[in-house]
Amino acid sequence: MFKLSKKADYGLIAMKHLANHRQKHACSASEIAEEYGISSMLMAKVLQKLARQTLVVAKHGSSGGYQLAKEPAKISALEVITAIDGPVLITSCVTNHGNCDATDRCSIKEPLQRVNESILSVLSTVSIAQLSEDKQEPALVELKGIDQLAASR
Amino acid sequence: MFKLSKKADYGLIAMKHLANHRQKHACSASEIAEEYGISSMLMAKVLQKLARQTLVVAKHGSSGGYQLAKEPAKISALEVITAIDGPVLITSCVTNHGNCDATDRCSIKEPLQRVNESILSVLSTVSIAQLSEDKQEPALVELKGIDQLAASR
DNA sequence: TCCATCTAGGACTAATTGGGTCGTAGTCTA
DNA sequence: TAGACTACGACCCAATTAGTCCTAGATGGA
Repeated sequence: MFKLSKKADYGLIAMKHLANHRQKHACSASEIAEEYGISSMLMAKVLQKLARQTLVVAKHGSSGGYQLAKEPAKISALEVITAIDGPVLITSCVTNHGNCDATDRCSIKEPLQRVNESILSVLSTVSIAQLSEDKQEPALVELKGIDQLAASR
Repeated sequence: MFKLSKKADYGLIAMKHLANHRQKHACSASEIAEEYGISSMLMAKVLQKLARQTLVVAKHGSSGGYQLAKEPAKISALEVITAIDGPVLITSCVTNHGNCDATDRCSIKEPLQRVNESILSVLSTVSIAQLSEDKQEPALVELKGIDQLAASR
């Protein structure tokens, strides 16, 4: 379809949780998992992936856990998603080995990539800090239709 | 992950094809399938779904086929995608029965829905006619980051 | 120093989804 | 009336994803 994987979901939840508990020294995977009713095993896995991409810092040992590596405002949702699910690609063509087998025929790919870029822009403008805010702007982005683009030229 | 299903891809391809052949009376499923190297069975399925959502009109009988039901400029990519894959929902929460089991706890859902809406906007601004154009605008949409939004207020 | 507690990470299994096929019935036109 | 096409549902197979388990390694505190 067209949705986030659950793991990416969990990743965003975890990042938001960490953002809200920055004063604490570290949050363990099981602590976060318990709070949201997720298997701690799975949450640990997600956090490991985030740690490997240096979005969070792992602290070993007893009373260890995870902390944000950067300020919440400097981490975009896109970073979190790509860290867990890999690069975001709308077109299934490009997923595998650079191009689908019908590159020359599949004429739709090129315009779709521009759509893809637009979505990437949306995701990269959303930061973890914004997810943590309670009240937010009703509109995250302002969209200009083609008509308006044409009219403004 | 985060990509279009192949069927949705095929649907867009078919719509674009139909848009480019409006002068012809009708294009059969197998004709389109052959041109892009897709199974005709599958393409027929996709077109049937599009027909059920009245995006295309099916013409029975010999020398039958499909035609666009509206002008290409009046059909958005979003319509095509939802016709085939169902509603576009980023959050896996809402997919099933209105809400995930941890509605109260999963605090991330609400901000994600606004992201979802942004993506819907992007998709709905892209029309089939635009997919058919050979040369296109480099930017489909103009994006405003939060900073700029804040600054302009 | 030793133990409890945590992360690290790979291997593995279960479950879900999606891609694709087939067969049959219905519908139209030449 | 025959041929060609759509309509639709049932079905199967492959691939991806979700989730579990187990062992090893690191750290801080008693």
